[in-house]
Amino acid sequence: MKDVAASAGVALKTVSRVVNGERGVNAVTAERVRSAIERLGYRRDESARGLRGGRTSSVGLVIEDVADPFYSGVSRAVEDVALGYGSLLLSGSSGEDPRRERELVLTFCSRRVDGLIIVPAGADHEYLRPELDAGTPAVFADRPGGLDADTVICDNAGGACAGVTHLLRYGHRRVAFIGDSASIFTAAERLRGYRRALAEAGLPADESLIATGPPERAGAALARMLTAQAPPTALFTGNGRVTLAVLRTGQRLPMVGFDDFELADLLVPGVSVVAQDPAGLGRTAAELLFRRIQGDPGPAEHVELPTRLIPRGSGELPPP
Amino acid sequence: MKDVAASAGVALKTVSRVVNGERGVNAVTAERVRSAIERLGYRRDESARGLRGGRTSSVGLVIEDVADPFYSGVSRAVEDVALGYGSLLLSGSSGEDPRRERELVLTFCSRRVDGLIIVPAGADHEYLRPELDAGTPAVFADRPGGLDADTVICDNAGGACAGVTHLLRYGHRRVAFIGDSASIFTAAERLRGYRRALAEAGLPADESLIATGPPERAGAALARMLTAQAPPTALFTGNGRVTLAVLRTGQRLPMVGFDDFELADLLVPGVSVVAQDPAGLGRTAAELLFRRIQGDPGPAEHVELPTRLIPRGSGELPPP
DNA sequence: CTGAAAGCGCTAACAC
DNA sequence: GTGTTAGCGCTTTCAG
Repeated sequence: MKDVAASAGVALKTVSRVVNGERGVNAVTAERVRSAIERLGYRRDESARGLRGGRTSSVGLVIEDVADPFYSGVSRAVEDVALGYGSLLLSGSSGEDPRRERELVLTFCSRRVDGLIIVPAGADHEYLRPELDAGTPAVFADRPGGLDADTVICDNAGGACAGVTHLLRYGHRRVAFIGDSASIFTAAERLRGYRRALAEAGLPADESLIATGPPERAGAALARMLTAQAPPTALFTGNGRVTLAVLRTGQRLPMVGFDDFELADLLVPGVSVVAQDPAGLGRTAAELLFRRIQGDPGPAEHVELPTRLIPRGSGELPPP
Repeated sequence: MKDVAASAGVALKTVSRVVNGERGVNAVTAERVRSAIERLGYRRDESARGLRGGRTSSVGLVIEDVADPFYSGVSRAVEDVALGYGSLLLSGSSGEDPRRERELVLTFCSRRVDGLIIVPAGADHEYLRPELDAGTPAVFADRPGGLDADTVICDNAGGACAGVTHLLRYGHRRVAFIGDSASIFTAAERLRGYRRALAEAGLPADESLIATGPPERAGAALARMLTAQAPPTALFTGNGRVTLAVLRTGQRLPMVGFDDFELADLLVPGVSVVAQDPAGLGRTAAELLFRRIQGDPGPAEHVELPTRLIPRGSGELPPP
């Protein structure tokens, strides 16, 4: 910038004015500055600007894994919203590891992001207190965090309840539930929805038909249930990875899965699902964040997004 | 930092030393500083540090779309490598728009990233010249850029050739090619591979069996070919989105697709593919970039990654 | 072992 | 319309 000023024969401030499109610069002078900028390949340093101005025009996003289609959908939506607000997105994958989540968030904070969107891997977010107090807003997405901040989650229990009720409507009385580890918020909520559906139908919950744990073990859990003396006639799976694991066993039980996935419609039969809206989740969280960044005070908001049941065949089969 | 120094009764430099783990600080003093840091919730400002130090410990990645599984795989791999080098990843989606690509790259440059990985949407990268000359290394990934910089691409032609040859081996003589718009580098390369396979087998290339264009039109193209007087007996699809579009038509022609995809093994028959390795692409590009960042001079490197044919049933069917 | 001063690139607040 | 000065938070340099 100094070089540009020297080359154009003006003061630094004038270059600054031209770069920022401020008015009050003689057209001829401005042109001289612009040509110097062009000639020298000058580009404004955003970090220096942020240092002075207080705003970095960037937001941080912590998800579980970019390579997971659900989160990459979230990511894309956040990116689009950020773009609209002239902000850059820093993002990172926690891999469901609370330590890594914390590390990422703190890294973003060191970068002085204007705000944070976090899909919590851990339950404790006290480490965020200083930043929140310092005025950096944070939004928890997909799961609630350990702090009373803005939160956007899906109607996990309601969605699961609707999915299971759908199966019951076709005459099933023994519906199994295979879900992710119960320590994960969404998994626990979905299990709660399953129990509610049974209760509403006046059916007892048979614990031998409930399995929770890492998706890789879902296939084995299903096999165990099917060889027991009173096997299930239908299945509800608690997330996309569990659904895939079950499908890979080759067992084709009447079923509804939580989470939609590419090609669900091309399998035979098509896989009925309770679909979430990853883009909607990301967009909602991002819009909320930018409202906060722009100074919206008010108490923490808690948004719950609806799910949608998509019948494709596998969930519309009666018991044998 | 000033506050910490005041609170601990030391000078700024001492705080700086403690924060950076520099040796030569009295243990007692250091402890006093650390407790002040804790008490005040102090966190070093990375942008200020970068301003002074010259390095920002961040790299930029421009892909086409994070929500595309291929690119999210690339993204994840780059993120992991960056993490290993203590660097943060800034990433953005160009949506195949050269203007947007340029804008993203320039934004990253204003952020003074230490290096760039770019999946080129456009063909002209002269706008990068100033940065390259200023010493910011760039690596082109998946497609060559308009500049002689480091490049990591897949063996598109070789992979397509292998896939088509595979079909020919089962007795097909009329193999169709449906691919993405020929203006896209990878699409053109794969078409070249298709032609090479036919040539090597001594077969003429029937232009009525070749269709290129946006994936949404792939289904219609196939329908047209199949109702013509001399329809193809097998099909080679030029990328994952085309493969999906074709599968959705319900037509089940013997086929091999470029790009692997989730559930390809669960369709009936399983879809044979020529698989690329997105993680390998990202990892290779990132490793190369960090070598450059660490000062490796030497001429631009051009790496070509192999593809892998995965037979699953659809490509091992003879003509009717 | 510790500290004071200068300056990274930029802009806000005032001159002129 | 244009220029000067100070300072954002940090590290580097040099002096105690």
